[in-house]
Amino acid sequence: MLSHEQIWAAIDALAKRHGLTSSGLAKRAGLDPTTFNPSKRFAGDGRPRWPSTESLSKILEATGESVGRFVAGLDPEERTVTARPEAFAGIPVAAFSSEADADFDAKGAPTGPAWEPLTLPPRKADKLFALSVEGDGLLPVYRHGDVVVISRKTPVRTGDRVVVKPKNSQMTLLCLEHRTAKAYVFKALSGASARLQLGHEDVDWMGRIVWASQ
Amino acid sequence: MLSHEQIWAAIDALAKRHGLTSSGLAKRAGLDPTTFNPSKRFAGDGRPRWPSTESLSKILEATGESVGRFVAGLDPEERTVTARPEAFAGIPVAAFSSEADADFDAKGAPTGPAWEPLTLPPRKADKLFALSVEGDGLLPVYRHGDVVVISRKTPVRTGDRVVVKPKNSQMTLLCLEHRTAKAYVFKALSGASARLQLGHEDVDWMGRIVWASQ
DNA sequence: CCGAGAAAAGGGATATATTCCTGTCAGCAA
DNA sequence: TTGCTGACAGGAATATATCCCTTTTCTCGG
Repeated sequence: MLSHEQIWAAIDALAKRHGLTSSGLAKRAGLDPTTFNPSKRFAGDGRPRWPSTESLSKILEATGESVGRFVAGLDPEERTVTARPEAFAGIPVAAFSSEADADFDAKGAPTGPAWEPLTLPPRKADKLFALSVEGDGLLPVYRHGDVVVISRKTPVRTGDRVVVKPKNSQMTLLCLEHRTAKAYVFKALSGASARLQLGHEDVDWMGRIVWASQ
Repeated sequence: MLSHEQIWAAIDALAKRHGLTSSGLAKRAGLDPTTFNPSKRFAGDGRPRWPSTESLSKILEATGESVGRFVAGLDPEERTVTARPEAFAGIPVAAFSSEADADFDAKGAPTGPAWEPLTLPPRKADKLFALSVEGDGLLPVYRHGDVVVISRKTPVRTGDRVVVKPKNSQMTLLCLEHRTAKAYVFKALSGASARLQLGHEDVDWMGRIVWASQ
């Protein structure tokens, strides 16, 4: 289901995520700045007007966003999750829709035409290590006993959970909020509002948390 | 990113899932049967033609499909898993606590007595599958794009994060707060205070989230 | 083989999203 | 103030997706 209201809200949300207005978004995509004007969302007689698929394609291209991310903003209630039953070795996978639950047979095994094999990208040799969390200091994200797997080769991007080793103190688990030319800004996993700022030269090393047992 | 080829493939796939041809799909949606004709997918001069979002809305409405299901097959590249959990067996693991710091050598490799090989519980006979989280409804625990691996054989205990399939609604990701003789009590991953209570007989099945990409 | 029905090609007409234009208004800086 | 910029409204022109119609092709029963 895709409503007129939803699609315009998704466009606004996309623009906002990239610090743009709807007209700025249109311009960046090579469209006329008035394409997404509020005044163009309903015809004179009140009938809804729909953006073209080609325009959608262009704004996704211009912002580098995926379709999945775009539609994720459509219906927060729907909370779409895509199910991909995979075994650890690379297995059948299927998408899951909100109205037709992914098919499982009587034994609970994935079944039906929706499933297809999942292919995982080849994994380069990486120096992985793991830390087991002790105590409840990282709730609600990590519980006592959780194991987090850390890669020091994977590039760290904004929003990633990381292990940071500052030069003068011990390892901590944080979330990278953003980075500036000279410093990193971290926030606590707990969601507390406090921020930690560290200059690039004050960070001994940093690794990205790629998996976590639950 | 949304390509011309992808969107037409998604329409064909949608029709096929419902046992229809592209013209049958158009008719069912109240559109002209020729709307999705292969001959209408490119203009006479070879330029691509895009279906309108209004038509997309109508075929989703007619088939009862969600946007998420529709776009699920579009972009397999989108959700890339960085590692396979099975690859984690044997990597060095150390306790992460406030008191002790684990040692690394000059090259950044784990060293010292604090580390030992990670052992994973055997899962040979287990039915594992995964869900790819879309949207920000599960923050701060899971981000958009995170992949959670679910086991339906691992015993579920209080405090575990689980996938619940109620008899009359769709799968949801929750945290099991506690269980009584007749019911389960869940709380949302988001940390909201609301609780969801489900009788044992109202739960179709439940699986435990054992790993999650981050 | 023949006919019925559906799918699909092809072309003209229509509907509508976008573009292009002008103008208003708000915010901001000199 | 003045000038500049961007957001936005509104209208006309253009571009294009859909609709409507006809014809052809294909499949399936008889």
